[in-house]
Amino acid sequence: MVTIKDVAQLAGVSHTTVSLALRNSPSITADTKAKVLAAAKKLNYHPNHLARSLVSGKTYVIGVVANFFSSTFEMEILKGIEQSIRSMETEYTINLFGTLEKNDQVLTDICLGKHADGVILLSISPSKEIIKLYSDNNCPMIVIDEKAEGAIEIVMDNYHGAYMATEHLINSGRKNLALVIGDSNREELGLSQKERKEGFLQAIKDHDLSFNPRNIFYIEDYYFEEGQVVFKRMQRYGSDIDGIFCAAGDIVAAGIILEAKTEHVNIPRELSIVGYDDVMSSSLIDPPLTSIRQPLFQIGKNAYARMVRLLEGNEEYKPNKFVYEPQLITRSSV
Amino acid sequence: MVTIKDVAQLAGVSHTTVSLALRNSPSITADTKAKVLAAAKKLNYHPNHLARSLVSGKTYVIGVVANFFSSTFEMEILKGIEQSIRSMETEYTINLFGTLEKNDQVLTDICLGKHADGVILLSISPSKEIIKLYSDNNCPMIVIDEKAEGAIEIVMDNYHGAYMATEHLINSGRKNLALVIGDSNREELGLSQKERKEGFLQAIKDHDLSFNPRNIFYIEDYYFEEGQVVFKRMQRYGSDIDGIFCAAGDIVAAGIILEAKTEHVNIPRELSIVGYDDVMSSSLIDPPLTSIRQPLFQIGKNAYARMVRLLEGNEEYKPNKFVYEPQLITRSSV
DNA sequence: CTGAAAGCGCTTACAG
DNA sequence: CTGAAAGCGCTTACAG
Repeated sequence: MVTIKDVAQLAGVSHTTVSLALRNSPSITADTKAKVLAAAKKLNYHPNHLARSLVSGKTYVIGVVANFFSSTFEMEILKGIEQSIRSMETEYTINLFGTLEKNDQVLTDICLGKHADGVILLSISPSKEIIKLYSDNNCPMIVIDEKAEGAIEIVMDNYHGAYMATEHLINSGRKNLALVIGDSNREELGLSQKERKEGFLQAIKDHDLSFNPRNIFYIEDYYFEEGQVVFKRMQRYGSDIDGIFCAAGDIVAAGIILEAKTEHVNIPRELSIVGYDDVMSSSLIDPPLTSIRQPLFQIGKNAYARMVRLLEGNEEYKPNKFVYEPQLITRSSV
Repeated sequence: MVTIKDVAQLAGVSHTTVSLALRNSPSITADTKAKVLAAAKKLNYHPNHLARSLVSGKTYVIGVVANFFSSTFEMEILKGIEQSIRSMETEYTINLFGTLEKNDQVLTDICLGKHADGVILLSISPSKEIIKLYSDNNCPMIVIDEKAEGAIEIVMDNYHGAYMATEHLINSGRKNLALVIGDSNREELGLSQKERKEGFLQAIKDHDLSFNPRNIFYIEDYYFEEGQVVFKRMQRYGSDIDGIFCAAGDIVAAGIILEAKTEHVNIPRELSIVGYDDVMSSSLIDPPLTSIRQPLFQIGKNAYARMVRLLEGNEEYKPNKFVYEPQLITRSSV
């Protein structure tokens, strides 16, 4: 392993000078710099970032933390983040942390263990203590899709999205709606699922329709296959469903559609469905799925760019909240 | 920031003892250990991983490096990796490195700069020098979907997959085939695209068909929209195409199909198409897309598990090559 | 303009 | 069984 000392020796200067020269300090002669650079190149020297980080206190890594990264939601945001990285040419690196439900524990370790300079949370709600911890340690925290008072919150208006979706179903003449919703394995619904449920119920109420609570169906992991299972459950236990709002997203909705087709239920004649997320597949499904578009890519992109500004000191870190508006994309499934 | 010294002070021992106690050294009394642990907990002590890594020489991070992470290919593998992480409960962390074409530079820095203990490359072909560098530094390297003599290579038999796809088109009566292939922005085709091209051409040859080189269409970024563009180009410049092998993958194939539908070209009556990858959307497209399935998820999962074994010393690192076989999934697009 | 010294927070022989 | 010392590779005041 070639260190700064080896470079110093070859260049005939002290290791202090090497360090200064490499960081392009103004107090070093152009001459000496050249010598040092030549020596570094010759030895193929690369600074040990662990040592550098230890003393500087900056790791140059941005932590992206989520319960898991397997769903389209996280992947879309990740793509946005990547796009940002490409266009910014920064020296930050992205570190993925899956919390496996142990949110606070993982978050504490990231901050106190110096794993990252800042974090972007995806659909994770940090506790008050964690938010304080990050704030005390000057570690910026951007929270996407969850509430986090005291941090930077980036949320989508899920209530409104769900309201639009439901109203669209109602306006097309549907009267017996069903709700498909996720997070059945959590203690309580995540923020976005909760808001979608509220928006759904409110729209029904506002239109003077009745709603049978039996028509709520839960899924856990947002898998395609869960949609297929849900459709079967609907046929068995649901009551006269003629419209579905799949708050659990388009992938699950796709599963429902496929199973409906298998069972020869015509969409949208006998059954209408609206999804959520408007992922790429949504327009390819047959019939093309009406959905609520969320600017996930854009959100990821902006979150990363903002984090970099925060870390570079180009923006002051102060808690605030930004709400993105969703958009109804009508296709043929209603 | 609370350090080992603070814990030592509170526990009334030396910081050496704290370090030993925390790492559960057998030479420390249960009594002292308890005292130390209590103090650490009280102070909410978390070891600084930078310091720890600096002296131990282990970073506990696994680098995943790719040109970019935006395509389904990388995402599928990433999902597999994540699945592995969940089931293994290790303390390794995943660091994403996008090389933006500067492969060797990034790879050198990861190794020499101590950014990771081992790397998994996705569709990146490291130079001989890089392979030697990693080997000299005892930094395991697993290369997926590219050749890398001297490292661990995990590849899919793309030649065979392409051959099967093409033969399937031919057997269904298609005579004027087109090839859609990626990487037009690279100096030369990536390994998998190259092999697919060869398999395609060989199948045509073996079946005594002629092939018009005008019927090769290039794309760059594996985007859906490129598929739409390609179809337009085909209509303008292609000659009598009745079958397409889309070596560029299912997402691009989906774009082609959508555009064909827009232009009222019936699939598969007037035009057949076979994709590659068999991503989830493939079965949802209308018509469902015949494709070549690659076990990407499994590959990612195994690669990670193997990397951990390598790093834990449970498997000896020696260059070898593993080939996964693809599988033809027939649906209705042919 | 350059170098000797101290220090970042930890681990690991080595004494005792 | 525990502690003083040296050291990991770097940066950053501080002298000169």
